[in-house]
Amino acid sequence: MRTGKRHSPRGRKRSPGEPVTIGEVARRAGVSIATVSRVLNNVPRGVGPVLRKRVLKAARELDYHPNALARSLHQKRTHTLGLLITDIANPYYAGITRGIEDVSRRHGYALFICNTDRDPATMAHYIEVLREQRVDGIIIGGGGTPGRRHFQTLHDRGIPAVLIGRYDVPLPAVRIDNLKGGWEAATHLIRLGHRRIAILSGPMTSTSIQDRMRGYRRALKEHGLSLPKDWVLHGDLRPASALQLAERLLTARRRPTAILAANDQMAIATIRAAHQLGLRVPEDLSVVGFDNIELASYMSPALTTMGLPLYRMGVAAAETAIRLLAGTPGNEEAWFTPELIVRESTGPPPVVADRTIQPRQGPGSKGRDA
Amino acid sequence: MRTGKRHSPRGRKRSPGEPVTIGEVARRAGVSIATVSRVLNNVPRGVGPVLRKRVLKAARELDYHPNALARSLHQKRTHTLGLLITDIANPYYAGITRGIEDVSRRHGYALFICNTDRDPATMAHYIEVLREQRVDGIIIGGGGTPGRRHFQTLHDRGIPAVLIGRYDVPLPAVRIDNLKGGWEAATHLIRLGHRRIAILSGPMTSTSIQDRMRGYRRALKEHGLSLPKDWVLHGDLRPASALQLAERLLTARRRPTAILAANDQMAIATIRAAHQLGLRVPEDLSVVGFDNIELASYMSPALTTMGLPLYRMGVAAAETAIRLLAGTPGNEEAWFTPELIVRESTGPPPVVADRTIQPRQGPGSKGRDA
DNA sequence: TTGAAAGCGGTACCAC
DNA sequence: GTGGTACCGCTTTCAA
Repeated sequence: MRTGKRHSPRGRKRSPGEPVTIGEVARRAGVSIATVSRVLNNVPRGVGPVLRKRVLKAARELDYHPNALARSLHQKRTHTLGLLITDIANPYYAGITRGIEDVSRRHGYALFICNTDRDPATMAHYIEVLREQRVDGIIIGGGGTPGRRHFQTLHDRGIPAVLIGRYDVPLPAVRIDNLKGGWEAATHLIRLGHRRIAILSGPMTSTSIQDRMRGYRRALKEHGLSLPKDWVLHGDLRPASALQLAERLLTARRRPTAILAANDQMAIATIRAAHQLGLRVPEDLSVVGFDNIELASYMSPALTTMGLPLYRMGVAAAETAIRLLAGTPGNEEAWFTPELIVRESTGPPPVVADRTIQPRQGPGSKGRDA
Repeated sequence: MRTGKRHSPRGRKRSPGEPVTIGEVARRAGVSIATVSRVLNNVPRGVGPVLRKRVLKAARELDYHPNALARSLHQKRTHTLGLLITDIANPYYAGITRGIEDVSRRHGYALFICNTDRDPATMAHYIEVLREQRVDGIIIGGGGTPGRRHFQTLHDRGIPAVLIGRYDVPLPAVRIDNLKGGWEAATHLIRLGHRRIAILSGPMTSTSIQDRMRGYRRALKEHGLSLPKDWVLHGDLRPASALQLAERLLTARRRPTAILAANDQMAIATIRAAHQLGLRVPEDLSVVGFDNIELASYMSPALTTMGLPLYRMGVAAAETAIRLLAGTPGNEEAWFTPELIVRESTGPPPVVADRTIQPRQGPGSKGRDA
């Protein structure tokens, strides 16, 4: 069987829009394609200095950018990592992403960030896309479960993937001791003297939220405090939902003196709700958040919160992923423990019994009798 | 010249880690590769119903995911957009990114987000990466100029690229009337009666910041207000820098009664600085921000700011990019005008003359004599 | 309707 | 040290 004569396969003319190919560089430098490849990839013991220089010159002149697709196709590696985040507006991911990014770059990986907006369908979509793009590894930054099947496949197929926070799928994970975090947050309030503590929680589909809840509950129970059903409300971790929920909590007949929020964004909105109702924080109401996002310390009052080393968590996730890729065995589970950061949004409960607050009142009625 | 006999080129056995290829699907379905391709791509007038079914079944059973690299290599299109953002922690980009993402997905494009952290070198790096990955288009979300050369190349090479906000490179752009925005922000303060207005600005390398500055200055000038040199300070748009700068402003001998911040994050930090010094906002100090980030309305006091339709800006950017790709001629310049959103951080200036504030004092000395 | 095979732009093995 | 070329996985003519 004969291959038909090829008509100048590599070096044919380029219509202006088309990217330059290695063949054109070769032709311009008057060397073979193989030589160009060797020069550009710095193959050890490669090419003589004369040709090398010619190649470099030609590449520069043509502004040659190698086609990563072609290279990856052959090498079966893309030097690319995919990162799935649930909500790009949540500063939680900003810190994590920075950590991942720094490590990735240092190891020569590009990072493909995908924002799923907490929509399982979108998440499923992006997992497919990432697989088809043949990213070398996938980091799953958070919640949203698109039919566990998608994760299962990653696992079965041996596609390196690491989770952050969640651990509801059998994949390597960066773990957060949310149980302890929740416990500490609640205990902090209890120690301050609070006995009427409500919870502004998040979606219970998230293992992180589940654990925080369990931590809260455990602490409450340890001190014999009850938790009425209507003092547990679930938002979506974004501030808008918390504003409404907090208002409901604060205008109820029996009003809590403290609120545990599932994250900082919700805590901030809770404080806003309190202010709108004429309640002062922390004098009338204590609030503690979770995550310690950047803006937490710039609020007034500055937010008391359970701090998470977001950047370092990102670093750990990326390192785990890269270790997985390299096949280097190592600890597949990094643990991080939230740390209580006491600022200004918590204090002792008000001494005087409360009075019911009317929704949306001005600062005139502070809800205190004295 | 003879090509050596190929040894079962397509359907050879797969080591478990390797992704399934089209050849394996073909073999399992007992059809040719071409047929599989046709079925999977829904080629009109393609394949008979019997084979079609067989192919689909085989693909499903093998959990086949086509190799996007191979496809793109052939098609010379990746159906992928690249997005460069300057600071993933800046909520400004959250809104924009959502808009871009929604439009992209709707048009079948995957989005490759890259965070440059305002580092020109990183930006340059990512532009290269994006080019090598052969993304179909690039959206440049903000500042940072890695030697204009990189942009120039995009332009010269005809690589579809669109800018958001900035316009210092000859590329299609989503434009923001920052000049007018700055003017309105300043005018708002002037109308309230302020005559001592300071500016907490950002990096002057950004055209957006430049224009906002010009707008401020113009308004001040129109009302015959002077702007002492030491009342113009430059931060990096992140809150940490603003905290320091604001403190310097507020502890100077002659203290402004209002501050124009270059963005909301800096405005928030400015308010924090004021509170730390025992100044009340807006009674002692008015602050106006820029961007209207999500949390702006949850602050206490809620932030008065120049609102930008971030989501719609993202939509416009993505649509422009996609239009460019399709070759559909259309308006290459969408304009957006910031809109004054008056909330609680601005009010009339204090009536009584100020007294110098000592740095870091408690709330005891309010800086008012009466 | 179906299959064979020529590339897409690289890499890396094999000769010389 | 240098060049020739098979091959990566897919799409898309071209023939049958």
